[in-house]
Amino acid sequence: MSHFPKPNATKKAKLSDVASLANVSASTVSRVLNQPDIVRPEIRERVQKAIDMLDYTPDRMAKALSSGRSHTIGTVVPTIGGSAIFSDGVEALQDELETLGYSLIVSSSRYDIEREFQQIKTLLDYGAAGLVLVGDTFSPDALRLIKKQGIPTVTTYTNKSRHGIPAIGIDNRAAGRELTRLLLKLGHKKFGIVANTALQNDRSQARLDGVREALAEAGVPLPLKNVVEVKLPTIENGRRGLAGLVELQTVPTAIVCTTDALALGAMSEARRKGLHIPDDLSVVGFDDIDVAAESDPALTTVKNPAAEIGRIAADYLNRAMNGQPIPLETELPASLTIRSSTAIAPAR
Amino acid sequence: MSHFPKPNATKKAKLSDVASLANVSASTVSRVLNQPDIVRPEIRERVQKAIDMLDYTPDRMAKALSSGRSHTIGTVVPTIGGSAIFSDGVEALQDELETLGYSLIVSSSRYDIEREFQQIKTLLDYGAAGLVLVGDTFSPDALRLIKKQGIPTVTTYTNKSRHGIPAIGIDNRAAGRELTRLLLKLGHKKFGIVANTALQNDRSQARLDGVREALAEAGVPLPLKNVVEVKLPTIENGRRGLAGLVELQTVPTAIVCTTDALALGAMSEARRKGLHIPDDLSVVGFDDIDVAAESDPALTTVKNPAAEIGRIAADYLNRAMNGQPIPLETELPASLTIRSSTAIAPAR
DNA sequence: CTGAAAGCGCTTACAG
DNA sequence: CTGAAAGCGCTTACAG
Repeated sequence: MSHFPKPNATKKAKLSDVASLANVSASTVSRVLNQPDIVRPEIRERVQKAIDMLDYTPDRMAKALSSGRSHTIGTVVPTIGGSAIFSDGVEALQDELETLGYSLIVSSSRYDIEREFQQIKTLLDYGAAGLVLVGDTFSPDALRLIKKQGIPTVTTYTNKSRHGIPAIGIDNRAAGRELTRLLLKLGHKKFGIVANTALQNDRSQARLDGVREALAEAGVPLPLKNVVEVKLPTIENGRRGLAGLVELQTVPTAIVCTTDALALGAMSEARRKGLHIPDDLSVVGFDDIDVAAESDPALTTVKNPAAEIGRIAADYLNRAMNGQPIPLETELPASLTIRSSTAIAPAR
Repeated sequence: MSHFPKPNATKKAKLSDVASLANVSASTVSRVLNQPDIVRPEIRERVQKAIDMLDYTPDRMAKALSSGRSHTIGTVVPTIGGSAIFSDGVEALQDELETLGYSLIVSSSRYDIEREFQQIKTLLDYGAAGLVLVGDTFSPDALRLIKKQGIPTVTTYTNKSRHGIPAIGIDNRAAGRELTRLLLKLGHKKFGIVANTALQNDRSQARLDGVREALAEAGVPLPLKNVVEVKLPTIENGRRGLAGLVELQTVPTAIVCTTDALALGAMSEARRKGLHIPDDLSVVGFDDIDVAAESDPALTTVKNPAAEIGRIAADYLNRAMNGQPIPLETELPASLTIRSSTAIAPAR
């Protein structure tokens, strides 16, 4: 058994300790910390020495409280774990924020808008100086709160700004079109879709819309039954989705899944059912998570540049917090990544 | 272009606003917030009404500063993104902390001990009330800092407590032995290892030790050349590792990779080289990340219960912060998960 | 260029 | 059961 705090715990040195050791006022210590040029070199060095001796580091909390500006940023993503793309974005976001001098509080809403609102509220209570969200669909309460506090906020994985919140991401709809056109070009006419749109997921909805658009353009019908809507973009749901599609009267030859995880599940289930990919069935996903290239066959998908999105989000927030304007919509290229899970449609 | 703060931004209500609206002192408002039973029902309701009207939520920062106890926890993991197991642990950790009333600041050290130390320092400056780390190898500076501040700290993904820091995880060494014994039982005698131990990764080192132990037990030699050490546990390094092992004079029939990502890369590369898994080559990994079950063939591995680790870490921290003792070593079961990437060794 | 004083938004003994 | 006052560890006008 272990106990805290340890008996040998020492209290941290504080600014006033440095001040007395250096024989200066607190104000002066604060200055050498924040605007060293302003203080006489001689004194500056003396204070610096005291800082080093005491191993002093300022309490960011007190600093934030008194200065009115904190250096913590909050983010709410649908999920942090699993095989979703967001963890890559969070990693890049944290990384970039760290170099800019910010810390990141993360929370995952589990694709729940209400929960997202609660988490935003908590982040604000924690004094977050900026917010990084996902998508363009928010609870009215959340929007009101954000507007009310006027805290710098950006949203990610979408290029559409719906509420004045700057957006950074790919054009999901265009990506859906592109992937579909590829399949059409390969001769596919019977499509099946597995889409995690049941929980009003705006990114997947846009992707689905893009698919529909491209199909309509080409005059290829998409019966209602051929679209399986699921809640969460899990591998398991990909399995289930495919299982359903394969039992249709006319079995699709092309399966579009709105995330890679769904596609991996769909491929796995297809294999289990004795279907050969891509000869019997072409499968595509979205995002290009890092395992997408390693499945067998390797998955054809559209790359969602999560790391870049994370970095840009950090930079925009930093700029906004310095009073600089930032673009309302930043569209990143979504590169079509053709691998081995797609092929010419099988002869009927 | 977008600007912050919005012109219509309103300042948050504060405790004193509630106090004047309810015609009571600040102390009283504070009490209805923190120990409602102590205050007369009549007044309590009046204050509550004022709180609701103003939509007041206390500033956690000020609260932390004045009370001396914060509700933010910090974690440093080797990586948040990619196909590592940690994001699942972070998700569960955050989840559980949220229900306990804590927020989580995360940072990723990129498997760099020095960077980890800096991040711990930052977390402490941010007033973290507790720390969740990974592994049992820390920089001396980090250890000194943790001891000095006496802040509740737990470490994860290992069952060994090396510095008095409570550990929660599987017995990686035993897991390595178990996986190896499985392969030995299948008749394998020529082993190849891909281990991310180049960066003094204690978990993978323990796994490797376990492999060595089981082989020694069985009298099966493991030539130096048959162990490829890599830095990061990436899919790409798995590829490279396998490429090297396949060029040995006597090609191994069993490949042990110290993480699933490495194993996925190894399998992918083996396929590319025309080797059939598991007929020509058995491959195993560690962790059982969620895509491990979906690769073709599905990966034989050992489950690392990341979500449970995260939850327990949260609970232990919570207990420690309430002055309760917590176990120094908590070993979680690492269940062997046999799938299709392993088979009887091919006849020589 | 430096210091004394007030203040950030809370909590917490201490009186009453 | 309630309030006035001091304090948490900083920053920031304001004097000097």
